Formats: sequence, structure tokens, C-alpha cells
Amino acid sequence: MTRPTLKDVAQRAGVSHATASKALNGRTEIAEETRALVARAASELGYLPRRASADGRDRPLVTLLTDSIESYYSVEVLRGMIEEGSRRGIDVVPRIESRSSRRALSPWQWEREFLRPDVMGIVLLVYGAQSPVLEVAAHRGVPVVAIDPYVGCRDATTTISSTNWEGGKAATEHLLELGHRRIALINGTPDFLPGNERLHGYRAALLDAGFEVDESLIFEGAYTYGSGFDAAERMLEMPDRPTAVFALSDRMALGAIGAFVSRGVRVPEDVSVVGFDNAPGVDLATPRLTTVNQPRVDMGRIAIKTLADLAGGAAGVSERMKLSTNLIVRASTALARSGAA
Amino acid sequence: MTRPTLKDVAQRAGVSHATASKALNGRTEIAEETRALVARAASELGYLPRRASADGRDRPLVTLLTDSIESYYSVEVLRGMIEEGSRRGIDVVPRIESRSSRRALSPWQWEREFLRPDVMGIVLLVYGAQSPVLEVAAHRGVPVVAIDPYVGCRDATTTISSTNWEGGKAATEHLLELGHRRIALINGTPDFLPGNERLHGYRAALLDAGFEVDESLIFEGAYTYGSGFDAAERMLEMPDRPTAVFALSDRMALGAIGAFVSRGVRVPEDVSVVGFDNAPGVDLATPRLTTVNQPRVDMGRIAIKTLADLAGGAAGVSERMKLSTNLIVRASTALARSGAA
DNA sequence: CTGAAAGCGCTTACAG
DNA sequence: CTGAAAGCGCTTACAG
Repeated sequence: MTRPTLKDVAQRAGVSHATASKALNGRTEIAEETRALVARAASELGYLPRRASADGRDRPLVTLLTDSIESYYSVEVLRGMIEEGSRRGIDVVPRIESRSSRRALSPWQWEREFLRPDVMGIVLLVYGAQSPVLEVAAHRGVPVVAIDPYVGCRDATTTISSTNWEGGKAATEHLLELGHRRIALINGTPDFLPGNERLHGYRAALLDAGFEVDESLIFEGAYTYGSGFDAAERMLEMPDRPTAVFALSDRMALGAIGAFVSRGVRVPEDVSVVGFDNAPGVDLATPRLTTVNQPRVDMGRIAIKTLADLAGGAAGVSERMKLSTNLIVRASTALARSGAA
Repeated sequence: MTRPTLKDVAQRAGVSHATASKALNGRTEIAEETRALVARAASELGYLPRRASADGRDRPLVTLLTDSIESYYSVEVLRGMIEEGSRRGIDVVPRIESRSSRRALSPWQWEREFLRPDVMGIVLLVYGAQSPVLEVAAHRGVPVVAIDPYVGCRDATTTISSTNWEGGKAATEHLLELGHRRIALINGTPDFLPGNERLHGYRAALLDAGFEVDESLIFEGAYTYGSGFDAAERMLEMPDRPTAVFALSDRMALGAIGAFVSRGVRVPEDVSVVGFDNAPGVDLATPRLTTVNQPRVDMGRIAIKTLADLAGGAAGVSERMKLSTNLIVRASTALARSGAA
């Protein structure tokens, strides 16, 4: 038994295949009675059109291209895309593409692989901007938006990121307002641009408040739990310990807390800790972590919205979007013990 | 300028459209020279087939139907599906479907919405088994697999869940081995079947070890942080406090730890706590949480694998799959203070 | 409101 | 190895 075609449906309903086509597509000129007849026949046969329409129109679709989907970052951006897509009737197809899998294909095959006929756009996530996708897509006229790319993108590509500098500044200002003066920073790897912006936010807050940046309070880190842990241990060996720590990621903040607590240093009574990200679960840790929220889900939503607008003919869409980060004050920060200077 | 068709490509390459078609589809009888010519023309024009082939064959696709994608549970199952799909060249299309959005459509429209012509299968996630999807899909011959459904599924549906009973038993046995005898349990809402299995695992471990179940040590909970927090506070008011707690979810375990720590009760020195789930981030909390891991990513992977096998004609696939949970011992559990009874 | 006819974009025997 | 011809599943003027 082969798959039923429109002809089979028409036959079963006792109408021509043209009429069946129109009935199924909801054209108004069809009698209600006929439409019901055809719909029933289609349903009974389990008919499914093989080809949406003669000109290939189908449910619109957005491809998400990513190197990896292991981080909660990627996964939550994806979640935003799915939510917004479901609302708008746009399908989201996530694909993990390694450099090696790409190389195994001829350019034409590769293009065909990732460009379905009905793609209305492509979202690049944590994806090098050197990516050949950009050229190919530009050439086809398929719009692309890149989310928080590590490296700068071609001028023509729309990018969505978040206000890392402002976030770093807000975190530092929060600690200053609590009366802290010796505020350590746990840095990330230098190749990660958003982290660099956060660091500059820290510097700016200090400078604006009339303080100098003490470079000995900037500790090396690598965004991992262990590197935060180590940095905190080094702080504890200092003669004049910092009273507060701003870690450029939540993992490092949690690592620092782990180190402090294991040495009997209490958070936030003895030292305040702020993270960056608002990673899942940090609101449940003890103490509940004060951190800078990144609007990951919104970034995904906006990506879809932007692509939909572009498909709708919106020309002047802003090309560098920065969504707001916001400080979430929880229980890992408190007033400095000895008051302000 | 309208979208280029195969004809345009053929014309530009100076061959017939039949030859162009064959060249692009990688048929062997085409001269390499010709193939290159056609490929170049296709690339220059930005050609994309509108319709994959005359018989509608395309990249296979699996639809994920879910009520909500807000929990890490859903999101990680999805991640497994995407990873496995990418490896096998199967696209995964996640759709969020509310009951109301479904009701707005006629049955035929609705079927057409969620059954693309090229679906090779459907995955149901956190999705009521009363779902009309099951009937429709069965009728179409589209295979369905349901992941950890709250309510039982039709007999014919393949389900994937995890060994909740064994997990609950392992968690409790771990505490018994550490010498704990008064082991409290923080229960979940009774309508959640997997939770009920975990509870029975707790009972079984106790019974097997020769102990009676003290019903006064079973505390009401609702899977939330707050309910875990409250349960712990009630424990602290008992004359003969439990020395260990098994919470049916990580959120409740973390809530309990929050309550203990805020009252100066140390974890694990004064009380041991085990959770269930291995939620993201619980390995970074202080203390790092001992918990029962659920193989969420693997569940997604296996769902895709099962569907692919089914499409490949595998008939005798097991219909009730239970993937193994495993206890992960971290830092929130320790030997009972006063030794065994 | 219906259906015969033309057409769309594509693929695949088949003849050369 | 190539292309003219037939065919596929579908849609859409257009005549009735």
C-alpha cells in the first residue's frame, strides 16, 4: 500500500482532483457539503500532501546553526526561538554543525543541506563569523541574524547581544553602594569579547565613583568553577583581603563561594559575591546568588521576530541590537562590615 | 527578480534542464565537467530547489510536540534529540502546542499543521496521553514515542522513561549505608507518577534493610524550593530529628538545605541531603548536591534512534523503555554522626 | 459551485 | 554522457 495522493482522495470523495485540492486548501468557492466530504475522505485515507503547493509554499522555517548546544546559554536562546516561533507559526530547525561535518560535503551539497526550500532565515549561535554561511546566505538573499558572536560579523549581518558593559558596571556599582572598597574581579579568558566588556564595566564603575583600579585585585580565571575556586583561595592569602568579589561568570562566582565556605569564610557576612549570567539554579543555591541576568530567552525571541519582520519587508531594522542585562540582588551580597571609607 | 528555477540554471549552464537536474542530484552518469558547470551556474544564481524531488523526498524530520518547554527537563531531552538528529541527518522540529491553539483549528488543518509531508515520527513530551495526536498518527502510520508521560499511554505507543523506583531505592540505600536510620522523605504531589515510584523505592530500601517505614518522616512537598524549605523547618521542630533527608526533587533538596543552613544546621555535618534529578547547577552549589541523575539527554537520543529504527523497518522494538538512573555522590551526604543503631 | 485543461518545477526511463 | 519526452503531484485561471 503506497501513500495516498490527492487523486485517491478525490476518487473516494467522488469529485475531481481539482475540486479536492480547492476543498483542502480552504478556498471559499467550495460548497460546505463538498468540503466536508473531501475532508472526510482525506482523513480516512490518511492523506498528506507531498508537496505543499505548486510553488513550494509551506510553513515557514528558520534554521538555527550552532557549533554546540551543550551550554544552557544556547539552549535557552533556542527556547526563546521555539516559543516565539510557535506563537507565529514558524518552525525552528536546530542543527549542530561541526567544521568537520561541513568539510565532508561539496559546497553545493552543503548549501542544500542547510537551506531548505522554505527557510525564511538563519540564526547563527556561538558561531564563528568567518562562517561561509554568511556569504552563501547573502548570495541567496536569505536573511541571517547572529547571536552574541565571539568575533565581529560582516557589516551586513544583524547581530543580537546583550549589554555586557552595562552589566559589569551595575554589578560593581551595587558593591560600591554596599560600602565595599576593595572589590576583586575574577576575569575570564581574554578571547571572549563579552567578558572583556564586563571587565571594562567594572573599571568604569570604579573610575566614575572616584576610585583607582587596583590591578592586583584582578584575578585570572577561565569561566570554570575551578578557576573561581582558585582565585578565591589566592584572595584569602592576601594581607589586605577584598571584601567583595565580582566574578565574570556564575560558575566562577559559585566556585569562589565554595572556596570561601570551605575555609570558614561566610558569604555574604564576611565577603560579598556577585556573578554574571543568572544561570539556571543559581537562585536555588545557598546563599542565593546575586548576579547579572542575561536575557537569553528574549534574545531567541527577538531573533525570530527580526527574521519575521525582514521577511515581511521591513527594511530598516536596527543592525546591532543589544538587549538589556539587569542586576538581580539576592542573598550573596551584603553591606560591607566596617562601613565605607 | 523572481526566484530562479532549474530551467534558469540549465539555461545559464547551457544544458537541458534534465541534465541540470541529474548533475545537481549527483547522478553518476554525468561528466565531471558538466557537473561543475551546472553547480557553478546554480551557485551564481542562488538556485534552491523548491520541491526536493518529484516524489517529495526530503531531509527526514521528527516533530517534537510539547505543552511547554520551560523546564530544563524538556530542554535537555530536546538537546539529546538535536544531537542525535544532527548525527543522523534528521531534522528536529519542536512545537509548543497548547490545548487552546489546538481547538482553534479544524481537525484537518490541525493534522496538516503538525504533520509535515516528510515527518518520519513524532515525539510527545510532557504531553497528556489523551492527546488526539495518538489517534491521528496511528491512522497515518506515523510512529510516535512518548517521553515520561504523566498518564499511561495507549498500549501501542512506545514510551521512554527512567527507572524512578530504582533511583529512589538507591538514594535511600546510600543513606542507610552511611549509617543513617532516621531518614526523612520530602514527597511530591501525588499526581506525578514518577515521583510516586521514587517514594516506593524509598519504602522498598527501608523494608529490604529490615526497617519499618515511619510515616511521620514522610513530609508533604510540591517539588518547589519553598515546599522543601518548609518541610525542613518542620523537621527541625521534631523532638527526635531525622539525620538525613531524601527529597524527591533537587529543588526541594536545595530548599531544605537553605532552611537548614539558615538555622545554623550544617549540611552534611549535621544532616545529609539527597535530591533527585541532577538538575543543571546542583554540582556547583555549596555543598555540591548528592542526587540521582536522570538521563534526560539520553532519553532524547533514544527517542530519535527508536524512530529511525522504526522508519528503517525494525518491527520488534521494545515498547516500554526505562533508562537507568544513577546515584551521584557529591558533598551533601556524610556518615551519620553517632553511628548506627 | 464544479471540473477539464494548462501549467509548475521537478525527475526518470529511454533513445541516441 | 546528453536531452526529448513522459510523468508526478499538485494548483489555478477559465468555461460552464
